[in-house]
Amino acid sequence: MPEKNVVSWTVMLGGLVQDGRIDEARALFDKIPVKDVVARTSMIGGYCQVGRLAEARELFDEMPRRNVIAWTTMISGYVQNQRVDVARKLFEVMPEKNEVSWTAMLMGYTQCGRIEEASELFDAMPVKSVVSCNALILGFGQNGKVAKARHIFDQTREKDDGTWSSMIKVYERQGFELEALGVFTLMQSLGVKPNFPSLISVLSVCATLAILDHGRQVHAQLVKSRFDSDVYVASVLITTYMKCGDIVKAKRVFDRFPHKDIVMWNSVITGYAQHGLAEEALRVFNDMFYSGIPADDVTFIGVLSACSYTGQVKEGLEIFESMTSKYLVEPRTEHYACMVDLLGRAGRLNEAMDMIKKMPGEADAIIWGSLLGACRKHMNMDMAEVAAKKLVQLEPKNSGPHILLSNIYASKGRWADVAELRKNMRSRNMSKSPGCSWIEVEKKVHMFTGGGESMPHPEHSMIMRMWEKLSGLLKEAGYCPDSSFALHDVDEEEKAYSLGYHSEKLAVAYGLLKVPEGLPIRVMKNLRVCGDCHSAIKLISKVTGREIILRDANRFHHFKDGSWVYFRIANTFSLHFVGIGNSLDYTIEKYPSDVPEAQDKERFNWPVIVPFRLK
DNA sequence: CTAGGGTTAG
Repeated sequence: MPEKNVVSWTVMLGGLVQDGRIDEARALFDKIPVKDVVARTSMIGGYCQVGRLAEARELFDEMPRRNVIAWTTMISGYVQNQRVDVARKLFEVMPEKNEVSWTAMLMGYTQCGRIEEASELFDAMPVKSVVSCNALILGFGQNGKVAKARHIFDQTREKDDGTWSSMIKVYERQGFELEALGVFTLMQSLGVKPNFPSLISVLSVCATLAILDHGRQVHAQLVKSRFDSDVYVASVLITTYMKCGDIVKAKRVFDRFPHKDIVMWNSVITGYAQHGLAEEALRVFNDMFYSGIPADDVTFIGVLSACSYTGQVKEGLEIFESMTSKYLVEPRTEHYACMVDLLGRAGRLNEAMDMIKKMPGEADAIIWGSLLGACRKHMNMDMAEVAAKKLVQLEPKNSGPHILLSNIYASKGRWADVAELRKNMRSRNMSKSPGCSWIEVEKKVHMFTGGGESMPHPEHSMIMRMWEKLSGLLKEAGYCPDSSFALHDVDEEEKAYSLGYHSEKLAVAYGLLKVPEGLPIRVMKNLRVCGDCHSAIKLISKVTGREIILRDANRFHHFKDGSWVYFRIANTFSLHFVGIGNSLDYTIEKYPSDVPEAQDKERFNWPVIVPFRLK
């Protein structure tokens, strides 16, 4: 039997490291008679992976000889454990750097949100590899700088599949679904085969757009090609089905998957939460506990928001408390946001305010926005004023809070304040994105805007007759339009039209005309549904006996039960899955080719709202 | 045989 050489030792070492059996790896490492650079580097990498940086560094310092890879491994180890500044110190003193070292350092900055430094580092790179470009694209994207990411993408001459999937992902993550599909299409028209990450992103787009049928087809193809046994794919599939309203299928994908990871559990819990199914969410949360997978911060966002939606204050408070005591998860801003929402919705406004005061760190716009919503619901003008002022400060470009604050002042007769605020708004040239709703009928997407006079739907008069009929029925059922504007975020444009013409009502009326009896009417809205429409639609589902599912910018509203959809529309996207052999055709009407930076943060901000147009 | 890109989130 020939004596083992250092290479075969190292192969075994690598196996142990990959499985995370770090102490066994070290025992083996100590047995190697002559350790070379590779063996030592492998051991260092192993320690870094499990966060044992001190031991890694000790080995690194003891090395008789170090090559670039050893240096880069150590730097990357610091980066992966959020020790960017330590990494930078090493980076500065390393004798020789290659593209990988630069990229590792670059990612260190992007991952902790220090995008400016990442950008500087990128500019300083002598050779900009494709991977470094890809990393920067993702970095800009993660930090909300979509236009900058696109710029790097355009500048990258030799794009590889990672470049494409990075750009697609950025668009997808930042709410530019159509742009994501556009890049995906462009990629394939240039003959680039979609890789795994890009397929995942596109599937996510299907989820966000709630293109149920298309999502299903992608799923079918994934099953056929046995991609569906992948954990990553499984999570996205669950999310897709959830967002498309097919809760049963989502659960089935979950149940059939043998080795569930944390993200899969979270996907199901979050999905139930988005549907307001707190009981189911809590049951899965419980199952998760007994399965031995420890809950993480994302889990709690799901569980807490589920409690909030159903008003389960007691359960919510208990779970929030258990986060630190039982699960050892430190609550973050997001969790405080859930709690403020939970307490606020239940009318416990003072406790919500206390929560804001006692949280570590500053409350963000989401928190103040949810407190403001609660104040509107429970008619607390004084606290509403405090929240609205904070919001105006935090989001000077958003007109919503300005309008609300102005309404609050008006209701108190403080006209000087109103005038001041209006002047302020005019000088900043603020505009609000108009509301619009979609409904899919016979594979076409029909879009409605609030005051669609300029380009009416071809069946406009029929829709109007339907609406009048509905109005009559509603009146008989005791419905009275809610026109208390004082605490409502009323869009200037929409205010000009009567409440009867809110886009979601038109879409629902159209659905009643077109969707066959027995099938749910699925409507999608780009903004949040207003209180009046909410109660009107609830009543409509009652008097007509139809199931209506409204998905707004925030969540699903099941009237009876179910879920759903929209779509937007003038290019035809052909999603052809090369190698999988399937082609999906989307018809999408009008979307802008360029994305201005200012819109980066708005999730459902459709740059141009086009009234329905017949092709 | 060692270093750089994939899943969930109010």
